Amino acid sequence: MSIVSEIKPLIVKELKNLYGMDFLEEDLTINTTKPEFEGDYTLVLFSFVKKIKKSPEQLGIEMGEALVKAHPDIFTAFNVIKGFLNLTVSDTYWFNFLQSHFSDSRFGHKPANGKKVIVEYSSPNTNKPLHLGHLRNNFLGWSVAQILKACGYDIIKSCIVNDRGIHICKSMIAWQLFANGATPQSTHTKGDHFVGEYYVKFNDAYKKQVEELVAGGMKKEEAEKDAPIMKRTQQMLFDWEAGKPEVMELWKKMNNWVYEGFDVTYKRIGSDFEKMYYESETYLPGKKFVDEGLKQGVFFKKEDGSVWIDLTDEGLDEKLVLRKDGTSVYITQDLGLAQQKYEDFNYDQSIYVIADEQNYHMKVLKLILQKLGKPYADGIFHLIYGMVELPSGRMKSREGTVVDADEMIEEMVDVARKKTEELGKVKDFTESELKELYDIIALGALKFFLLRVDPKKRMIFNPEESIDFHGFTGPFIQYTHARIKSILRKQSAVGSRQLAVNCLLKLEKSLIIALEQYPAIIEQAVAEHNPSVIAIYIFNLAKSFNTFYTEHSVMNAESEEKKQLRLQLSEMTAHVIASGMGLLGIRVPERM
RNA sequence: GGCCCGGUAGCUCAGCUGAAUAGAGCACAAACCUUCUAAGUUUGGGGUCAUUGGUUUGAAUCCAAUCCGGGUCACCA
Repeated sequence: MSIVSEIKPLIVKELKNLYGMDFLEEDLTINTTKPEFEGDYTLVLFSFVKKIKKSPEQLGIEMGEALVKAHPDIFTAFNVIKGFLNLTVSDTYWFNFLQSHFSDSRFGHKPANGKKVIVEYSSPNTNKPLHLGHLRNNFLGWSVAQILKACGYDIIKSCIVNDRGIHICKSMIAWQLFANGATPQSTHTKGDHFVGEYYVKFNDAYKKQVEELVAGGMKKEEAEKDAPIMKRTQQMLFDWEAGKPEVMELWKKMNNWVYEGFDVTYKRIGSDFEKMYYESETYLPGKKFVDEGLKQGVFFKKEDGSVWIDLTDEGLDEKLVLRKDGTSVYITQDLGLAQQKYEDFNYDQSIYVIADEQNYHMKVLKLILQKLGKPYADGIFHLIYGMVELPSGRMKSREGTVVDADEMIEEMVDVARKKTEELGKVKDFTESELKELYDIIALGALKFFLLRVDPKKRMIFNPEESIDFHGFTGPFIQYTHARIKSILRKQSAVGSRQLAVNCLLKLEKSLIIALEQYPAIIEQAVAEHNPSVIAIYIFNLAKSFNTFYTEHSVMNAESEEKKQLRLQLSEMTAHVIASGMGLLGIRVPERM
């Protein structure tokens, strides 16, 4: 139990004792005391003033005296400034806390709670390689899954691969037209990049044809439909749906190239999935919903045979769920997939990591399932994240103006190597140890960069400014961890006996206070589905340790007792850093 | 146009379930390595919290309106 949740009932009880009034724990505002004031935690008094009819000062003094008297094991002192009651928590309390947790590498984790959550993330298209936006999605999804796991949830990570459709056919047509039988092997190109090149080639050719038609006097809209390459693509989609063997063969061949490429990238960034869904297998079953919805009267059929749902009561529009030709649309597929997932896993909650451009779509999806009375509908949660943009605007695969994921990672590895070589601290590392270290640092920097901001906010990435290794960054925290490990290596075992140290120094105490908050931070991150909460916390913890580190020596402490205390502090800080970074999918090195 | 999201230091962002003088990082200026890793630490300048009004003992935070930016409202996915 955290100190704050331990203190709250005590305060409620004292308020009752002193004034005979009942307050709820939720009504209490308790913050860490600002550094410029004396104390550890602060109770804000204003909210009681009205009911109790005493001045904040008097109220604070009475409460302070009562709390210190009733709980001398927790509170040792207090002061009241304006409407704030600053409470000093006893050093003994902090010693006991440190004592019982410093060696626990799973501090802050919770036991299994029996709830099952499926987290869908990544969800790539098989016509182009992953870019920076996909990385944000992948890191977010993986991290949220990991954070939920730490809180005791049973997690299934899933991925829906958009492996069919007109966009896939575009790459296929372009390959037929321009490749002359070239393959990833023959061109020594990573499979996903290879296919992505043809997607760009398609769009170049298409654009050119449209321009020519427009120059010949055709209207733009018409030209876009009439361009020969587009007509061929539509024919191919039709052939694909009919299962034409040579089209299916090409489709499989090119998708496999892409999967080979994706596998390499996923492995590199640490994305993994318990369950893969493929749109080519799930795009049809959604149609069952249409009959069901019609029978229930949730859907209605228009004269042309198309099927709709009326959401005007909810402030939305009418939404199409089945085309007049009987083929399914995007939302139909998603209805089918939601059902499929529930049948497969019987989940309590289903999280979708999808960019904010699909907010409306996800709202509609959930609403339809609710109207259909599906038991799993309320458990659907859209984890919204903002798009990653360039200073010049949105990234567009079609136009090739994207920051490629693989290239980005390679650049970060390069920077990591250069910086490491400049500093020359790991000259005794083997080649493979160095390679691993560069990977740890490069991906640490990249993941931290993308996870440290609130997922909901869109972010602008400037490729000209490479990601920093100083300040609020992954490497800064990794470095702090390596420093601590360097100290701990000098000591065979950290003693765990009760220490007779009589007082905590300011920097020691603020470190302990920070460590104590870790479990509450994880809870907050879960509640908000927000890894940036962890990133910010771990950064502040690392900063706090660094300040402590420069001010006080561990190995040459004033006394043996102090040395042991600081070793425990160091060990616990290392554990929390490693644990918190682990929740972000970031590894921490022993040395760097 | 309807709906949704955002606007905080030169830049990137915290703070947004109201609470003490609005915080970090980067950049800029300076100081600190015979002492546990200087990828570090310390100090400094830098703000009309988009604007206006309202609620409140108290507003960056809540409410309303306005301005600016983005998304979405497809028989695309």
